[in-house]
Parts: sequence; C-alpha cells; structure tokens
Amino acid sequence: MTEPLDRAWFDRDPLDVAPELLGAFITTSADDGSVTLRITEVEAYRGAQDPASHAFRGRTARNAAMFGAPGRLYVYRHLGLHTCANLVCGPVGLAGAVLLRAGEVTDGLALARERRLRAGVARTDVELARGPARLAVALGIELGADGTDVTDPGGAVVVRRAAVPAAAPTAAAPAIDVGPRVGVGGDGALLPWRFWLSGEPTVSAYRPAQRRPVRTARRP
DNA sequence: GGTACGATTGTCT
DNA sequence: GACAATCGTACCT
Repeated sequence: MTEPLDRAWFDRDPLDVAPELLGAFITTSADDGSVTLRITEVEAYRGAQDPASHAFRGRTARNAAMFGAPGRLYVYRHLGLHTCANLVCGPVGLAGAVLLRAGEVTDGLALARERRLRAGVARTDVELARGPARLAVALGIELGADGTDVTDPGGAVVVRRAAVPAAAPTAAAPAIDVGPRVGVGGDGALLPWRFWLSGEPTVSAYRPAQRRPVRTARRP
C-alpha cells in the first residue's frame, strides 16, 4: 500500500491538489469492515474566492470544517437527501476544498454493494461510486464524519498516494481531462475546475446547472 | 419568523 | 430530456 498523504500535502491551493488526487486511494474503516476506492474524478472549490463554494459567503456552522485545518473531511447534505464528501485544502483562510465526485472500488466491494442496496442506489459496480452522493454511500461517509482528519494513518478515513507502476516509475503522469464543474451555475459555471482520469468508466456524466424556474418576486 | 433554494439522483415520459 | 423528492441553511422581513 502506498503512503498516506500528510497535512502539508493538503496545505496547497485546491487547484493544485485536485488533479494530483486523481488515482489516489481513500479508505474508510467502520465496524462492518473497510472500503477502499481509487479516486477518478474531483472538483476544486476555492472557498472565499469561488462564487460556487459553500464558503463564498463566509464561515457558518455548516461549512466550519472548510475553514479549519487542511487534510480533513468537509461533509454536507444536499437537498436533504444526499451526502457529499470533500477534502479540505490549504492555505488556511482560503477555505478551499476538493469534492470527491467519483471513484472505482478496489477493496471491500461486497460491503460497498451492501451499502448500495441499503441506500437503494445504483445498479452496477461501475455506478457504485459514480457521482458524489453514491461515492459517499459506498464509503459509508455520513454527516458525522464532518471534520475527520484523513492524514491520521490509524483514523477512520485515510487518503493514500496514487500507486506508481513499478514497471515504469518514470512514466508520464496519467492522462487527465479538465472541464467545467457539474451543476455549478452563475459566475463559476465556466471555470475548468473539474478533473478526471481519461477514459474512466466510473466518471460521472456532465450536467449543466439545473435551470431555475422564473423567480417570483419576493413578497410585495 | 418566513421562505427560497441547492456542489444530486432516480424515475417517468 | 424533464421533473419530483425533501430539509437544512442562509437570507430576508
């Protein structure tokens, strides 16, 4: 197994961290077992400087983890239904984060399938962790994991460096594609801050931001 | 104290 | 391709 990524590694601009997370492994350990997946798709959020970030409007109870130390989880619930997981990045004060959008389960497949059935999501193994909410289900990450330190090698959630092929240790970095973030509208819509491994079947489909219905006037 | 809205997904047409 | 589900949060009055 490769080495865990440390706090200093996460203490960088999310735009630098995000592409380097591709191919890295994230392992969650719980009472019922552990699941490891290889990260295949991420999005960078630049906190206070990013209109699409939850941190754009300042620190609140919900996004407090993003303003804390790098190398921790920021977990939030979306639409009251789905749970999504981010890795907090430095520098402190920027409140940057990288959203884990998709991955390929490499270990603990049976447990991941069981969680999928329990949550009633996804039908095939490729879909197990395709999309941020399904990824969180497969890993068993829930709201209570908010703030978990992923740089502790003995912790419940650990992120490890991508494996370097022994046969070609000097080979070029894996092919990475770049594009606009999914479901992001407004000023941040066109920023190419989504990264994924070329040709990965586990990468989620791009959807533009959902069109908002005509906004009704706010109380006469 | 009230209300609009979302870093999504599954289902239906 | 369109839309409902569903609830906490943020922002307004």
